[in-house]
Order: sequence, then structure tokens, then C-alpha cells
Amino acid sequence: MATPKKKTNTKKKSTVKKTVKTTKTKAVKKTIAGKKTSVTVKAAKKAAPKTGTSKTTTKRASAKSKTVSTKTAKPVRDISYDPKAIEQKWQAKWEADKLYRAVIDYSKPKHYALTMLPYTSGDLHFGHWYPMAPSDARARFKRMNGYNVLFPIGFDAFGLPAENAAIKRGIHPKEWTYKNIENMRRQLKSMGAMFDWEREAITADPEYYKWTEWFFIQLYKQGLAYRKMSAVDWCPSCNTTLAREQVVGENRVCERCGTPVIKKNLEQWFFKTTKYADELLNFDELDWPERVKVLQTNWIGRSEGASVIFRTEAGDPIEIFTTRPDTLWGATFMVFAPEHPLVDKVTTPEQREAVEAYRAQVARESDIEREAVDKEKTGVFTGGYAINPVNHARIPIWIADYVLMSYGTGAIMAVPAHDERDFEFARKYDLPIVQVIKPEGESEAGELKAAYVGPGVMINSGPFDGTKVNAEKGRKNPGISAVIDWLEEMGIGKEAVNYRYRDWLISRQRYWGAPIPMIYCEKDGWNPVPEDQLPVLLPDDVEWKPTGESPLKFHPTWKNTTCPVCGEPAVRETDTMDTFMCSSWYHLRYLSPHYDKGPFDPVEYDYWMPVDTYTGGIEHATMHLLYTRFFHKAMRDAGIVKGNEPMIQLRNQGIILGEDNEKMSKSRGNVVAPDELVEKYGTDALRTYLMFAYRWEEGGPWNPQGIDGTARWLRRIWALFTDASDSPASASVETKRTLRRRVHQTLKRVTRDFENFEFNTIISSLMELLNDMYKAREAGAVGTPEWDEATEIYLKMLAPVAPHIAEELWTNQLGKPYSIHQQSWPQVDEEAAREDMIELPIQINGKVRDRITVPAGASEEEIKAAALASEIVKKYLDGKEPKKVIVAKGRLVSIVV
RNA sequence: GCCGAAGUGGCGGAACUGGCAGACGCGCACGACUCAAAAUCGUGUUCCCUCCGGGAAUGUGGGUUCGAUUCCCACCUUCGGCACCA
Repeated sequence: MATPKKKTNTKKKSTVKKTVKTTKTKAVKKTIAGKKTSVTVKAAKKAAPKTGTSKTTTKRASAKSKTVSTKTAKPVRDISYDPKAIEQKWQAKWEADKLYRAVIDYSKPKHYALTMLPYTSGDLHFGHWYPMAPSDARARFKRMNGYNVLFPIGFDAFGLPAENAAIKRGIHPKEWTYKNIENMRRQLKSMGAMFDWEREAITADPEYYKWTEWFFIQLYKQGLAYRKMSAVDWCPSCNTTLAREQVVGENRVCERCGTPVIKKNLEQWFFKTTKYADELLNFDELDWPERVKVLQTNWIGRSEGASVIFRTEAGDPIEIFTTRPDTLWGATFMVFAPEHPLVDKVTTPEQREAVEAYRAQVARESDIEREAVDKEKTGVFTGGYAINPVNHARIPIWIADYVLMSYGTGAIMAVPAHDERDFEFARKYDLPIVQVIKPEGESEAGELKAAYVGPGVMINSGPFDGTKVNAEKGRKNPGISAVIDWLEEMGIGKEAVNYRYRDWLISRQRYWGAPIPMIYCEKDGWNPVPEDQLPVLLPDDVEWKPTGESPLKFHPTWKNTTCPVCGEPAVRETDTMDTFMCSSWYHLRYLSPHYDKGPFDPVEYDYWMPVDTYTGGIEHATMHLLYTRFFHKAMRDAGIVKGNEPMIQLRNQGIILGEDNEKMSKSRGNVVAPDELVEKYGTDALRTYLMFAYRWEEGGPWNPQGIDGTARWLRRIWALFTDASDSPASASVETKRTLRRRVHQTLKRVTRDFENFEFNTIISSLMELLNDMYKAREAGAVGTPEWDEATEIYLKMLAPVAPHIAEELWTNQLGKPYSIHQQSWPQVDEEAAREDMIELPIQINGKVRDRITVPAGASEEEIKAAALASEIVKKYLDGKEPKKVIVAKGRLVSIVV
């Protein structure tokens, strides 16, 4: 570049340029070039001199003078940056060189960076780029920091969409899936990520699902897989059962297709996730977002209380769970769920007809109707009575739809005085209400207007009258604790914990999934397929039912086999596993995707596990992220894996919405196709834009114009590095010092932000530094050692975010040794980063009135003296002594007048 | 109803120890270059006033403090999750 522009960016107030206006320090005025003297427009406007400095530098005048100088400057112009060519070239070379192959290296610390594997729906969209590209940048950062980084990728390939496509278009799910994988692989490669493709795993490959089946058998052997008849959620559109986690929203719809689910009584396979409920509530070893921990905690829904045995008049025990054993003396009736097994037995002949009618009515109601909170409670008296074990009161037994068979024991003691639902019910059916907790300090209460649920003193409670009860739950509440002790002593109840969490229903009545490797024999019942016969392969020759019913069930021969125990003819389970089972262990298959002596090579396991950083969407908080933790703990207890947790650090990105601020979907037509953007702007621009435009954990609506900003930035980088500058190495000492300071300050910030997943500020710091480097170049910094250091550090910081342009400029422009991605992350030179002069604002009565510039090491006294010497301060003081002067070192001076 | 997160210019966002609010970028306006456009470069861009200067402002109202986007209290709004959970 022939003529450096004689201009200063007057807009910026960044630390490189300090325009100081006090009389005392007026001379201290710096730009990165160290020799600019013009009063800048903004400064003139903002902090206009009070000291008689000429006001002739008006906006117009200064703008004009700049205009003149611009004419002599050649604008930065570049046409040679061709992202497409550069990106394709380097991607091919990196692949040929196996630059991202991750192999065990005991001389280095390992870092397992994992990003959630994509489902093989056909197209890689923004939902994939947004988590993956920044995760890749961070993995690259870790690698440059000396870690041996594993950043694998694979495909979640089983599941319904493939089967639906098969039904709709007559393509075999396998064909549809593997065609999609091919396309997605190409798209993923266009991202330029450091994926180690030799570790790719596909969950629908027999060499993969063989081990998914094997894991099922291990769970079975551990007693954690069982078959049970129960009322399960069924999606009529997907034609399959669903796990409770897969039923979402207040309309209780299928997580995948949005169809309201119905209940069906079916015998299905479950995993005993509840066995680990307590351990899953422990997040001590995890660096996970608070949000996710709260979601999982609420999902598991632990409540502490007591289990108490009531009895029917015939002596049958009725177990109930209560969080308020302190209110046992106020139980004036009992309520059973209509499906409760004792209903038949306690119902009297006179009430039988009413009870049967009510049960029939409830059975007709959908779950949504039945569980609507605002619905008025209904119920029917059974005619039977129970005995309250604490006071031997004879209380009526009702059935009502507000008691659910699926929670607790399906029976409750009703304490209308201290439970809102029971109160409402008692009022409606005119049942007695007995108050047993009185708010402290109040006299004996009159008639209750509403249930009292606060703390107080126990009354009408026999031996416990006068006992104080606070608002705490469980044993933490001394009143409740005393009652529990007494219940245990009397042998009528005990401390108990109840969970909202349910066992994981894993049976799916579908074809495209890993077969459940179980065999049923009339004589020997259910037994696992012998492990040496795995995998149970899916048959290819199947016929699709338009109804969506599993073709496995109708296959003429597939299910026929022999019993592994007696050798007689037997049948296979025709259900397949929930695909969440496949994804519960994919991070283990990446370790050795072709290993055939087990699900993973233990040598690889010992080196790489656990996953150090896991990135993906928060929508999996109570599904995949909970399943995989359960899976790991169960396999730990089976002696197959080690440690308590599979993924130590978790970070969730937000969601990119469409331009219309709605979720991207084909039907809305607001889907942004990454392929087109890569074509138009290049991968580097797209990657950096995704990092720059949002707080990564928040996401937000897509702004089609925003990407121009990062594309422009990359072009400006290109221009700075490729324009031959003929300016001599003429920079002043101050310019060079300032350049180094800015480089090392930026490095410090960028390093910190990478560690913290704060990608947007990484890019903005790099943009700022580029602006400073342009100024330094104008001031003749090119050719100096400081400039060379700046360019080298700049490209190294750029390498993780924009790997292609960084490589091109590094290798071909600077002529440094290939590859930049194998270089070490630069070290911060703290001395260089240190400011030697700092500008301090002076506040008078809380408002900034002036600024002074002092040496960074100035003492409090010196700063105070300098501040009080300011003309402006003197004006405000008006000859008086300041009431108070506060010097916040390195921050500001605050004067109270 | 319960649990959680978030409210900052026209927009995305920054301010990481309680210390200069609005960095960086988008958009927009004006100017340069161009036959023209694009690209590029430059300047400006929170709001208000009497435009010299000053005032107000980080969802709202209070509080602590020399000083609050940051801490405390109350409330409002938006988003996410759970929801008759005994």
C-alpha cells in the first residue's frame, strides 16, 4: 500500500487513544500511532475544552480536513480473497494429511470434546452448525494449548423418520438413512471442523447395534431391565409407546410428532432408572449449567415424608405416602385412585353401582381432561371405612380422579384443613374438616376459610399437642421429624421418600431400531439371546403396513427361533429399543468404532474417558442427558465403565430462530440453508458470524444482514496481511509499545473467553485488534519485530475460529511452517500488556466531570493531588474544601463537594 | 400455581472485583471513489433541551453506597420447564 491514510478513526474511545482535556495533562494525547494531534470530533463534542482552546475545530471543519487527506490515501481494496478456493484447498490437504486424527499420546494431557451427534434427517441445518462450529473452535483452542484433543462425530441413525419416509416413498429405511448420511457427511466436512472421521460411528450399523443389544443384556443381568404390564403412553400417529420424558407440554403430546398421546395397557420393557434416582440428584462432580441441574432435579421430583399404614375395617393394610405426617390427626377421610386394587373390596353393595359408574366415567376421560388442574374435583363414596392408626378414628373411603394411581401408592389420607385439594373436596361433599395446625400466636381458630398450609403449632393431635412445626420439609422440620420417630416406634409408619421419576419405558413397536435381544419360550419365559449370537440383525425383507405397525411382527420367519434354555421353538421380541438407548453410549463407541471384542477398547477408554466438554441443546435435559447418566452408573455397577459420570462439563447453546423470530421449520418456510451461505460467504465467515452474533447460550433470530459484518472483517484481515506496504519501519517507540500492549491485552481476553465459551467477545476483541493494527500500520509499524509478533499472534488467535483463512495467511503469506493448527497458543506477556499511563475519570458528586492521565503506578496521594489540580474540579469546588475524596486505584477519583 | 432464566440504543450485543453505560458489529444518514452500481474508504448515529452548554437514561418503584446494568427489597413483562405429585 503506497500511501498510508493520514487519518484517525475519531469515533473510537478505545484505550489506545486518549484525548485528555484538562489543562494539566493536556499534552498527553495518544493514538496508537503516537503522533496524531488533531482534536477529534467526538472528543471535542464530548469534553470540550474549558480552557480557551480554540473552538474552530468544528465538526464540519474537521470533517473537511479529513476529506482532504482521504483523497491522497489509497483505500484498502482487495479482490484476491476467494474463500471458496482457499477453504476447499485446505480441507483437502488437512484430510490427506490426517491433520485431525486423534490417537493416544501418553505424553500429552487428553481432552475429549464432544458435540451431540446429529440425527440423520437428511440435511444439516442451522440447528447443527450453531452448536458444532463454536465447539470446533474451542476444541481447536484446546489443541493449540497442548491437549491431545478428540473431537469425534457420528450419526444417530435409527428412528421413526426413516420408517415414515419408507412408508411414504417406498424407500427402505436403510437406504434413506445411508443416503442422508452421505449428504450430511459432505456438509459436515464443508464446516472445516477438526472431526476425526476415522472414529465415525453410525448407530444403525450392525457393528454398532450389536453392542446396543449387548448393553441391554447387561442391564437385564443387573436386574435393571424388566417387563411389566402397565398403562403406558401411546402415540397414535407414531404407532408406538413412548417414554414419559417423550410426552411433553400440558396437552401431553408426542415429543416427535406433536400428536396427543393416549393411554394403553401393554406389557412393555422398562429400565429401572428409579434405582438411581438419588444418585442422579447428585451433581457434585459435574460442571453443568444450573438450568440443567434444576430441570433434572425437578424431573426426578424427590419428596421427603413418611409412609403410613392405614387399615380397612376388614384389616387390609392401606399404605399411603405423605409429606405432612404432622397432620395425620387431621385426616378425616381417605381417597383412592379409581383404579386402586382395594376399591372393589371396600365398596359396599349400596355404593357399588355409583362406584362402577364413576370408574367407567373416569376411564372414558383422557389424561388431559382428567389431569387438568382447574377442573372441579369429583368423587364417589365407596361405603367403606378405614381406621386412622394414630387416633383410631373411623374415616370414610372415597374414590376421586384427583388421586393418581401413577404417583405414590394411589391412595391418600385427606387432611382438608391443611391441603388445598382436600379442602376443596371436603367442602364440595360436605366432609368434616379438623384443624390440627394453628398459626403460632393465634388463639384457637374458628372455621377455616381455606386450607392452612403454613407453619404453626400442632393441636388436636394427642401426644403432639403444642409441638411446633416450621415450613421445612422432611427431617429438617423438627415437628415432622418427631412424628416420624413416633410412627416408627409405634410400628405404624416410617420415614419415606417418593419420586416423580418413572422407570424408562424402552419398547418401541417399530422396525427401524435396535432389536430387543430377548426370546420368549412357553416353558422358560423370557431369556436373553446368548451373547455369542449377537447381533440380532434386522431383516431387510420386510413389508410396510400403511398403519405403521411394526413389520417385524408380521415377518413370516424372523421371530421364530429356539429357546436358549430348553432348545425348543420360541419367539423373539419384535419390539425395538428407544433410540435414546443408542445415544446413551455413542461417546463410548467413538473410542473404537470397529472394535469387536467389546463395545469399546478398554485401552482407549482409560485414556480418553470421561468426556471433558459436552456441547448440545438443553432440550435433552430430561431425556438424553438423564438417560446417559443412568446408563453410565448402571454400567459402572456392572463393572464395565469407570467413574461416576460420563460427561464432566456441559454447555448448552441457545436456538437460532428464523428471521421471523419463530422456530425454523419447513412448513413455516423460514429455514436458513447453511449450504447456500457457505457458497456465498465461505465457511469461515459463517462460522465466525455464528460465534459473533449471539450470546452462544442464548441464540436468537437469524439476521441475514449480520453476516456481512464478519465477511467484511475477514476481507479486512486478508487486505491487511496481503497488501504490500511500502511504509518503512518508522514507527515511534510509543507506537510499537502500544501495539504490543494491545496484542497482549487481546490475547489475554481471547484466552479467557475461549475457556468460558464466550465466543462473541472473542470475535469482537479480534475485530478491535485489527482496527488497532490498521492504525499501527499507518504509523509505520510494518517491518518492525513488534509488527511481526502481532501478525503471528493474530493468526494464531484467528486459527480456531476461521481455520482456513488463518492457514492460508500463515502458510502462504507469512511463509510460516504448516500447519498453523499444530502451533502452540501464544503466551501472554504480562509486562507488555500492562498500561503505563492510565486515564482516570473524575466524578464530582457522582457525575464524571473531567479526566486525568497518570502513571499506572501513581500513589493515591499523587492521584488525589492531580485530581484536585484540575481546573474543572476547582470550578466545582469554588474555593471550598471537598467533603470527601475517594481514590479507587486504577479506576477513578470520586469527589464529594 | 410452583421452579428456573432473562429484561441495556432502530437491531444483535459489551461492560467478568460496585467505578467512564452503549465496546464490537448490523442497519441507517452524509461524504469520497465510480458514467453508474457493487465493493471499498471516511464521518456521524441512546434520548431530550434554549444545542453555548446541560439534563435524563440499563423493565418499574424503593433501599444500601461517594458511586449501582452489577448488591438488597417489592413489583411488571417475556421465555423455558413442571403441573391435582399427596
